[in-house]
Amino acid sequence: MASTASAIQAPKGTRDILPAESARWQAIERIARELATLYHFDEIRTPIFEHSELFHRGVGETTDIVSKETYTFSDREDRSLTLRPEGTAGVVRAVIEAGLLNDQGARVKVFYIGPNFRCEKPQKGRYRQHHQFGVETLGIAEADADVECILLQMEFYRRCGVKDLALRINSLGDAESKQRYRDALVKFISPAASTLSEESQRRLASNPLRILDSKDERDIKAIRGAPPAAEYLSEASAKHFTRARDLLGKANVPFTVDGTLVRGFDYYTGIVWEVTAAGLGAQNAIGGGGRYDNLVEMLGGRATPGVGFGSGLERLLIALEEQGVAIDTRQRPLVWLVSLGDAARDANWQLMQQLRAAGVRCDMDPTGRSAKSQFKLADREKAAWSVTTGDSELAGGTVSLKNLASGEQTSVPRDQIVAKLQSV
RNA sequence: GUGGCCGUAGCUCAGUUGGCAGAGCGCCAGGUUGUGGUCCUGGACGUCGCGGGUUCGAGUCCCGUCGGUCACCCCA
Repeated sequence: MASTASAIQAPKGTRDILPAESARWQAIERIARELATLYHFDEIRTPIFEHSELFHRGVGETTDIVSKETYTFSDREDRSLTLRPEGTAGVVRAVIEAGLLNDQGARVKVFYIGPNFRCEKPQKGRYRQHHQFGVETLGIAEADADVECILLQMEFYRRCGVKDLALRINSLGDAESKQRYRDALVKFISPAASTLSEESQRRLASNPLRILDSKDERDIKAIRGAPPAAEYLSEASAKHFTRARDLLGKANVPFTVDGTLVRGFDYYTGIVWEVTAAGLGAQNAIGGGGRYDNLVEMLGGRATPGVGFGSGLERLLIALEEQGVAIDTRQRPLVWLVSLGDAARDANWQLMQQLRAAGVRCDMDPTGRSAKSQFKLADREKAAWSVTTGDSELAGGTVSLKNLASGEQTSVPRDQIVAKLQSV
């Protein structure tokens, strides 16, 4: 630690995934990939930065995420670029650009796992770089696609072992329904505008629907008795919502309809949903999604409906941790080679190559420490087996194989040890 | 962006009205010329987050700053 230069720290709100935790990440990412593939979604990987315009047009100028939380910078050619704050806009941009929606009736089902960036003040479950697993279905307008996404999402949580989940859904309807409801809401709230919180007074003009899910007492009071969104749904939107609830019921997925659920991004049009989990503190949304039937067109593609969700992986891991859920991070057993003397060390160096070539996970300490120290290391590294070589083994053409859990040690001919360890 | 709490060894933390920098765990070595997870003995490891101020003297008091944490806000 004695260094003259001051140590550089990770940027605020970012975290290193250290060796002790990476197995947990790999485990949930593996579950996500297997499950998405099972539901016939293919992986897509898009850049972590995009032209800033993409998020302004796609996610929306009035959303906090775009208006005050992006990491935006100019490159050497003076183009404005932004680290992606969410996954959907980039995926839709990529799908349009690759022409995957150009055929009539084309559909695309993709999933992604990767980092997003938002310059917020960090707190529990909220980081400046966070990771999401998400899926998008493009080209299917039916509620079946919405419900497929929700089922996949809930099954993901089930397989990871999260408990105490709550699914809430709502529908603000298509663009026309949303506009009608927006007008009605403004009309209802306006007489009491001066009693709203400062933030909501601003939102009354820019994004009045957001006032619905404000936690501010003044806002809650002002919207009491406000007309429900359901009354302003077009016939098509109402039908869509009904079918979605019906399908969820038949799939035995518990949910509640929450008329105050309004999700942040401008591109949402019909159904939106959110899943919360116990153990997360104030940031208790573990994932959310919704339908965005205008986004593809807004981004320059042929008008195509879309639906998807994003799920925060840090929050998932926090919930699992807080709930005391064990994640299966088992690896193949580790073999530790113990060398007593230089000749033995050289022999073990060769043996280690043979074992690795044969698929046996193994390691050794090359620093010439005492047998005791080498066994302590094996113990600390959670090795299952030790293979000891010393003068007597070299003379006899054997190694000493020890089961470190039971302490039992046997002599094995040197030319049989690789095959023997392959079979344990 | 606003506010509360917190930064001392690798980790968890003590440190009294300002007066020699501490404990437990972990780590290294020995006890056992070749055997771990128990035990015993010894040892190493600190810019007290950083910068400034007050003072004879600051881990301790004051100011600033960086970071962590929690909440608001927002969201995964």
